[in-house]
Amino acid sequence: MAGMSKKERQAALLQLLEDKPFVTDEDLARQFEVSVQTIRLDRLALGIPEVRERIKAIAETKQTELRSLEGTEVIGQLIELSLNEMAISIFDVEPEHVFAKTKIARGHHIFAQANSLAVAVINADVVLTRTANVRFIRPGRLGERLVCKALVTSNDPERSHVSVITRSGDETVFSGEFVVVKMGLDLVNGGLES
Amino acid sequence: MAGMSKKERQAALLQLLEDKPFVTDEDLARQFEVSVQTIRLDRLALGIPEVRERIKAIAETKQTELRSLEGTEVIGQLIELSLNEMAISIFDVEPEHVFAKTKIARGHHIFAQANSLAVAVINADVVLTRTANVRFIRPGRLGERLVCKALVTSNDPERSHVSVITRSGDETVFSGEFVVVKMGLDLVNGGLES
DNA sequence: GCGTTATTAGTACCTAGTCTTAATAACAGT
DNA sequence: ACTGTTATTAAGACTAGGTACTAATAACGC
Repeated sequence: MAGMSKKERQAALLQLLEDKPFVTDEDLARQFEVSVQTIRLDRLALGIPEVRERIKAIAETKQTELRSLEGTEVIGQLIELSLNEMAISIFDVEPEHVFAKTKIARGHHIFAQANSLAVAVINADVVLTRTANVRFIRPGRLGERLVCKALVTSNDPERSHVSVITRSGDETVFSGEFVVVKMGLDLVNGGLES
Repeated sequence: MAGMSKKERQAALLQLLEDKPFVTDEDLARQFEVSVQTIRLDRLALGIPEVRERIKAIAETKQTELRSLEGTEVIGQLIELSLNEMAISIFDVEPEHVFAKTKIARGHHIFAQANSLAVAVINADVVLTRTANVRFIRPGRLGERLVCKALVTSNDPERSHVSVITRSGDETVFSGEFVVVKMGLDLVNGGLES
């Protein structure tokens, strides 16, 4: 690690901390074979906070991510909703959604956007997916903004049919037909498991 | 917050730190109207580490979660794999997978287990889901261990059909038919977007 | 050789603790 | 009322991993 210019070192520092944010200045100083103070000047110049702040930031995003990716009712951002009629959501394909090799979005994320929208568009206490008939028409790619539209095609008191299409620009990425069922909260915990 | 016995305070402390792990001893002392030292004795007695350790622990689990939930090829744990023939994975339904109201697993998690297994069982560089025909037979519930079996029913050089069934104990939770396509890495970035 | 930039060193201070010892305070038992 | 036990508070010395600032060198360009 010796024999690096300031620029090289700072570039390497940025990259290293990107995926190893837990190392202290002392560790870094040893790795780059410079003094602790030099590392601190580098961090100052690059606007990189101290270890404990870096760790805290990660822990904080985890908290919000758990509530926004797993915890919310809709995967993606809900843009329009007219209950029992139609709904639109957008979903930005980010690095964590794609295969590393191909930068193609894993199918279940695209399904998740469509499925959660099909469930959200129906107005009832508890809505569950019964069947889904889906087609991945062309891959979703890293960086794309996927726009998902759900249209309710039939709606009786027990079940609804929802037609979903996901597009990137004017190209269709995904289409699906969902059948969802509605239940009262009372029914949910009764009957099926004895 | 005043007028609490030691036991009450310690119980409240455990609960409070459960969902607010970021508060310092000083904050806690103010909230419970006791001295900082008392809080420290409490933490010592309860085996609760200091703030910075708590934060670090959260940040660390986030790192591994990103790699195990989003980053791996299979959602759930792969327990058997015979390429182009069959595969089995298990998936434990945990609090983050269910609707808060009903404790029923969100459909897309069950789909994700099945979809990723259908893709993993096929032996090719790049495998993408083309169509899926799925049925959510009964809800998956918090705490259940879902066992997913994928069977390859046909397998030509371009596409494969995979039949997937997910069970909890001896009850069928989900079934699906997946058509997946195989591609060379060269084909992936050519043709479709121009 | 001189000026500029880069690096190193040292000091005082901060937060959020640790660990230890010691002094009170509160309560019960007899 | 006195004693013993438990609970609480306080004080002191030390730690990690820093910030902010000042000052002294070292290295490089020309």
